[in-house]
Amino acid sequence: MKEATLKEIAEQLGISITTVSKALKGYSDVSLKTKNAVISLAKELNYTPNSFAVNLRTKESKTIGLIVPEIVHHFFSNVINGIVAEAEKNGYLVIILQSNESLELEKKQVELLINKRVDGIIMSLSNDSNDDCHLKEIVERKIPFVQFDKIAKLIASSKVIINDQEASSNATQHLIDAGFKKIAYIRGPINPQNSIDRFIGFKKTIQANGLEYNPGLVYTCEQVTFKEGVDYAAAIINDHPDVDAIFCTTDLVAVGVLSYLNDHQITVPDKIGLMGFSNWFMSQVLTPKLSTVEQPSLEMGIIAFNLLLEEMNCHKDNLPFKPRTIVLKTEVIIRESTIKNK
Amino acid sequence: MKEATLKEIAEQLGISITTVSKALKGYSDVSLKTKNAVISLAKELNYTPNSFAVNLRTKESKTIGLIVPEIVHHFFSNVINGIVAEAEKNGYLVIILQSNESLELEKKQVELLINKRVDGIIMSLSNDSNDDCHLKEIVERKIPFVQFDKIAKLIASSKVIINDQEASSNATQHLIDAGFKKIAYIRGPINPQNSIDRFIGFKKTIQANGLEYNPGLVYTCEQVTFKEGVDYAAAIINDHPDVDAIFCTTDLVAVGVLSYLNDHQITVPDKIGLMGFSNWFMSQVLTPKLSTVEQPSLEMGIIAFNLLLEEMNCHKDNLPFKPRTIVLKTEVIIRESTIKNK
DNA sequence: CTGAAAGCGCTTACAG
DNA sequence: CTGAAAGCGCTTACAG
Repeated sequence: MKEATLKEIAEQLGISITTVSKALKGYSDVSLKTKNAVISLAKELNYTPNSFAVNLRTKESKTIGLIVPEIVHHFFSNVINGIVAEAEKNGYLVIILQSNESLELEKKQVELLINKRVDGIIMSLSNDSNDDCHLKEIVERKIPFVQFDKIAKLIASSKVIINDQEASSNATQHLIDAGFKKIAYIRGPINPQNSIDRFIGFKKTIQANGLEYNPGLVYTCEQVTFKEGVDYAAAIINDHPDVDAIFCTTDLVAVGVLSYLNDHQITVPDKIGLMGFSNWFMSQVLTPKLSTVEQPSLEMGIIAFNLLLEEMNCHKDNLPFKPRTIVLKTEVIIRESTIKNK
Repeated sequence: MKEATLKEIAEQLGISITTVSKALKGYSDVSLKTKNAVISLAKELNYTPNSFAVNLRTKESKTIGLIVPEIVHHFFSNVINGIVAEAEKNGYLVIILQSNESLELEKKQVELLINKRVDGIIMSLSNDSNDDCHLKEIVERKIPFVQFDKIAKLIASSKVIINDQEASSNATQHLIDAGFKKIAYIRGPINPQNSIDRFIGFKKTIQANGLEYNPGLVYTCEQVTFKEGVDYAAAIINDHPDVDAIFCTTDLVAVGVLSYLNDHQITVPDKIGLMGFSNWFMSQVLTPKLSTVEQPSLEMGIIAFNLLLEEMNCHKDNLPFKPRTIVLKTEVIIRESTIKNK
């Protein structure tokens, strides 16, 4: 079956391509008779406009690019879900790329998306990203651009984030209020802004409560994996037998810690309290159930797309657009792992 | 910054567009001198070919479409990961759509992808899909097409699946060998082929072992959610207090069951054995650890893309392509939830 | 080794 | 109300 074109319809109907195009696009200056004839033949021939030609003419592809560090990840997969659904509602398709937490891949992927001429880009930086010339290029090329979660502060784009410092501080305060005194912290990697902020929130709150801040109780993840949680739990138990709680930069790591503690009959929370961050689905089904911080993810995706949409619309009409930063609410979720039984 | 074009380069160098194009594409019939001049000016102007124009000329977009029922899903997110990574390696980008287990949405999305003129489509059907005219349309339009996991058997496309019947049978046999006698089964929805096959594997194996097959012990999920697991666990405990094991069509449901049993102090596996399917990440960190069936997901994505690639290459060269079905290996993973302590 | 020309399939400003 | 024409930016068969 050959693809129908405007030309074919025009020839069969003995009218011009122009008129066919107008009829199909609902222009008012076409007689009803012509219009109906065109529409019915188009349907019969199973006509669908050639999007390649439309893209070339209109200079837009109704496609956006999305780069995330990881796809198999409770938080990111929810954001993806939000973006993809919201985009579809608004007539946009989404190309997904995974940077695998590698700056090098991330840069290549930005190039790919620029070359693809997507109408806009949404991204969350890899843990590796300590350089932003690829982000600057997006901005310089005036491609609509939204960052979320792991962002480069200094890049002039819209952003959707949470207040990581405050969220982490609230969680730490909860631990202290629950009676924990010697709290170890497993932090995220050195680069990401949110990992830095969560650490600051922890440290400040420890100090604000008059507890001793001991850098030796801070462990730094490089990969932010389950396994690192397991390994650091072993290290903490070994190095600091008197630690009475562990706060992790994200649930996946906390789950690793819990797994180690459970396997070694170290009771949570009575011997050691445990706090995660991000409220991954599995947190609520562990034994004991994991206290954590709820971080909106689906919502973050929806908002990120809508910010991008605004900017794409301005871009199309050559209107100026002022990037905005939206900070979403978080909430400490108190479950069994931080409430002592005795 | 205006986008550079071939025309611009040609004008600045005082040569023809044709030659510029050839130089940039490494054709051999261009003098080295011209070639170098073109390449260096192209670099200087930050030239990247306009993909819209290239698409229109070459009639391919180096983009494929992927439709999955759910993105936030351990199995599917792993498949997505495999497809996206493998596609990128081979110079293809992936547009992702989520059918939300709705046939109606799925049909719309197939239309979207066809109109977008993607070079190929990979999909796993929604639970709702009991109609395949949209799939037939893909085949009729000769768009390269691969189905995975939840497939329409009768559609002539390549497929990547597991042997669900056998896998389910092996898991059931393990339960029986482990000493469980009255086994309830929480099955998947009516439509999906894999949900039917898993059920058949269960039923056949119960009968083959001389146990009584009792349809009253079979519960059918509609949504395949955590909550259904919780609710059916309650129903089973209430309706059949003598059930000594529960086998679930997928881990998420088993986790719901476990959550209910744990909350009600019903010991797993001593009072009730529990078996999942699919080996979601969290299965290994639950208490007790969940026995399940390992189902390759990343690998499934990689293979699905490569099948599609083969077909796309044949399609481009107008060669015939014969769809293939690839069946991947599964393995019963025995953990704590099916090994009695006494 | 180089280039003029056709054409991919559409949209739109303009003329009648 | 209709249509001829230009043009989006590229690729490629063909001529020289």
